[in-house]
Amino acid sequence: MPVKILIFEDNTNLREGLCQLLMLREEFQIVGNFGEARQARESVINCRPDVILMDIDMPGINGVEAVRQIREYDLTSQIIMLTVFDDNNHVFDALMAGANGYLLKRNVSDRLVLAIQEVLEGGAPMSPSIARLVIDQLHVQKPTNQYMLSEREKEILRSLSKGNSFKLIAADLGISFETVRTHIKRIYDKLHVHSQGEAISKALHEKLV
Amino acid sequence: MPVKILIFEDNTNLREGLCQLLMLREEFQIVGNFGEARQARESVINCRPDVILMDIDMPGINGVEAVRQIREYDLTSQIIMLTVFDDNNHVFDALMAGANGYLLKRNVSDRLVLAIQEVLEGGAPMSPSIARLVIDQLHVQKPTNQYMLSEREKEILRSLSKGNSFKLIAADLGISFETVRTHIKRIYDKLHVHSQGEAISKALHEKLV
DNA sequence: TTTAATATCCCCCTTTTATGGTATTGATAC
DNA sequence: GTATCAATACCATAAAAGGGGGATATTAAA
Repeated sequence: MPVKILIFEDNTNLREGLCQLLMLREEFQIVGNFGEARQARESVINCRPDVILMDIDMPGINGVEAVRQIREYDLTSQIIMLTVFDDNNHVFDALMAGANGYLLKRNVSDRLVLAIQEVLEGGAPMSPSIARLVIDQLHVQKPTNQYMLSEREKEILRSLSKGNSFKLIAADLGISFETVRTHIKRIYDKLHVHSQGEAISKALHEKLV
Repeated sequence: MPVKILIFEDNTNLREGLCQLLMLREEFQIVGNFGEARQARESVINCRPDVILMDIDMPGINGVEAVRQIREYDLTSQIIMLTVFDDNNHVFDALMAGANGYLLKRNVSDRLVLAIQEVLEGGAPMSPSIARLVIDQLHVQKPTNQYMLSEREKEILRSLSKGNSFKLIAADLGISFETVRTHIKRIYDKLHVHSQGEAISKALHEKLV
């Protein structure tokens, strides 16, 4: 059974080039190619593609929005973005919208076929610079204990952040209610907050726990 | 100038195999290879490697911890994890600790040299299944609104989740304190919770706001 | 037109938190 | 040996939040 491929790319030359390139391989079947994404919805319903190649910069509906629409009802097709952009926003918007891969056009000629195979095998083909963007995103998190919370305090803040009441925390940890309050007071001091809500918000957003 | 490579891998056969494999290329120079990571700190200081290959599962200090230690003072070397684990925790722990790539051992034979070149060019080489894990992490399920919160309720939950008090929320939205309370009561009903802490926890964890 | 949902406001009362203290113990540091 | 810190515990008071009720106006749907 051939791999059904659907293409959205507004540059006619490139689009036809892609078709030509992929048709060289008999395991691929181009089930549709479009110069804009207005029909993304219907096309996907009709064609039931295995793989979708999606340009980002298209007139009318852009590629990211198209992915968003497609993902509203189709979570199984594999979507690879094909674009010239490698700036943060486009990449993350597209991936968060539900794309499975992200190839820069300068890498298309030598990597597209591999990328299609890879995405079908459960991978996430990306141009190297894109992969680096994504990984660097993970690096920014530094669980620095900048507030100097003790282990016990972190334990209590963790429990608090789950939504537990003072009473429950005390029972969980086998200490008295008053001790929990003492710890909470110190935690608030150290975090420079004055309420449970602020503390939980800070704890979860800054990944303190 | 050759690429200086430092290897941490407790399996002696594999370690020597890696050395042999890499020494076949004259652009690579193995500046050190160790069976455990206790000397990670000093080795990196002494050898100033361009690329570090780091096993995760080692006796004594494990690879993730070693990366953490290395990254405390060396942010320029490129670190590629080499492991048999492809479960979530190991991957994210390692990448958040500061690794730049993550290769499964079953991919080493055919991808290691490429991976080293790629990481030196600013990429982030990953086994396909690892890339997929990372990308899947970004796939934010659209705010399902399974709890049927109204727009106003979401607005109030959003404000509450920032740590704002009822009083502040009321002032912000230009409505009365009592109205805020009414909304909050309905929100708690819909979320099946009974306190601010639970509500904030649920809102932030399930990305309701 | 009636119904349902939403947003707004108020009351009473209870429970939970917040803030300010004080105090004891064990471990660590100087 | 004494200062410091972390963890434990208690008291009193005030503020905030939770739970029950009831009420009105607007809008959209049935």
